[in-house]
Amino acid sequence: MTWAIVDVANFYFSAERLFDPALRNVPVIVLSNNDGCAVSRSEEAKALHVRMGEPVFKMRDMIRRHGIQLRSSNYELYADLNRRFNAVIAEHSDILEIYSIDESFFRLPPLPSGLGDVASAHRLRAAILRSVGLPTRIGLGPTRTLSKVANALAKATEKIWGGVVDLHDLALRERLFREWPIEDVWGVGRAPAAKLRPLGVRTTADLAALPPSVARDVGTVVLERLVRELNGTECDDFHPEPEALKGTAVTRSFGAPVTDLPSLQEAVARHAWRAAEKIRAQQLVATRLIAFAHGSRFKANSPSASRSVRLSPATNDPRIIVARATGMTGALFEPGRAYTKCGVLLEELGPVAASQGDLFAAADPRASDLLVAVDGINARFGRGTIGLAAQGLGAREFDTKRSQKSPAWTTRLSDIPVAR
DNA sequence: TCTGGGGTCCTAGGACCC
DNA sequence: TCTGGGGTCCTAGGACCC
Repeated sequence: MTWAIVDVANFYFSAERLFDPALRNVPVIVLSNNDGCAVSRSEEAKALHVRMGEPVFKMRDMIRRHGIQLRSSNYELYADLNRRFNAVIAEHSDILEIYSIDESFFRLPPLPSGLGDVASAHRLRAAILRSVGLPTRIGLGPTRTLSKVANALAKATEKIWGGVVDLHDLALRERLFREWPIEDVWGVGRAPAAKLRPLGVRTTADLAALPPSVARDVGTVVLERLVRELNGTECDDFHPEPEALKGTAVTRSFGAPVTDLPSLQEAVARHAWRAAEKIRAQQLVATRLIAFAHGSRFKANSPSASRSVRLSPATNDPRIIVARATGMTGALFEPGRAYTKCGVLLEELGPVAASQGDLFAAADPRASDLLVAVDGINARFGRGTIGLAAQGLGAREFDTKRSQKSPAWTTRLSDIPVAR
């Protein structure tokens, strides 16, 4: 089996640069939600040692000194480009699994021309660059984990090998693994790394040489599988069809701290509405609802509280979900404290078709018609056209900041670029 | 002053059962 | 003084990913 994974280089930045020539060859940082941290950087920004996840307020000086360009995240644009590059991969593969916003696993079918996997991978990179405009790297290997490591190696060796690495060859694997630290292996985070180091396991070669039972004792079954996969034994398969969603969350940091209950409830109501909308789009109902609010996690004695409730019968009706969520917010709120973030989680999701009704109360047959109409209106005229009074109206001070957002170049008629 | 959001999976430990 | 054995299920919390 040949596993392949392609990832887009500096995806958010590359997407921003695509329609904005001013971002070429200059340092650029794309910011997280609420314009908080660096989440994507141009090569020029990396050269200035802008670190991933670094908060903007700590870089103000550097940003001014080097004239670093800033952009807010533009998820509409990234989602559309994701759709486009996956369409190109689909033309070059027989199985495709979208793994994240900027990565997809796929399988390369044999080419009639007799070209090898590596040559096919180079062709795919060229095709994505030509038709979508995004630079990519591709990793190949006999297991999912090995292709992922190959992809990381392709990134590190791009100047030498041109952005494609194939780890099928055992000798090559042994050579490269001796130089590759375990922290850079997919699935090895800080905790397992800290436990492995005292055992003398520092490189990927050391990790691969670990008996699987030891890996399990040191970590969990996850680490054991990882070790087996590093040695070429598949422990996971393709998931071409997305699995059903198990839970969903809508959470946001505030643009400005919230100290009063009505504002907090309004924010929670907006998130609850959106969460219900998300599960309706997938024909799901929720059995568990959680609402939370907390203050800055960088300050001592910040407030932090959550409440959860069982929804019976399971539902996706925003009238129920918003009412319960705002009710719980009233219960968790502490007067006189500053909240910086709140959110709503819907869990234990199941298909509408299989959900059980209430034994003692007949469901209102008009409810589903109402929600179909509401979703139709919002789909046609834009999210938030119609909602509940509890959500409040218009923009608020606590809304998430997105001060440097680029236009919806590819998904809104009024924003389409004009060529002269 | 200012620090993202949304997922999945696993384990430990408690509650409960016979 | 001395108090069994073997399960399942649920939840909270932690770890990982992008």
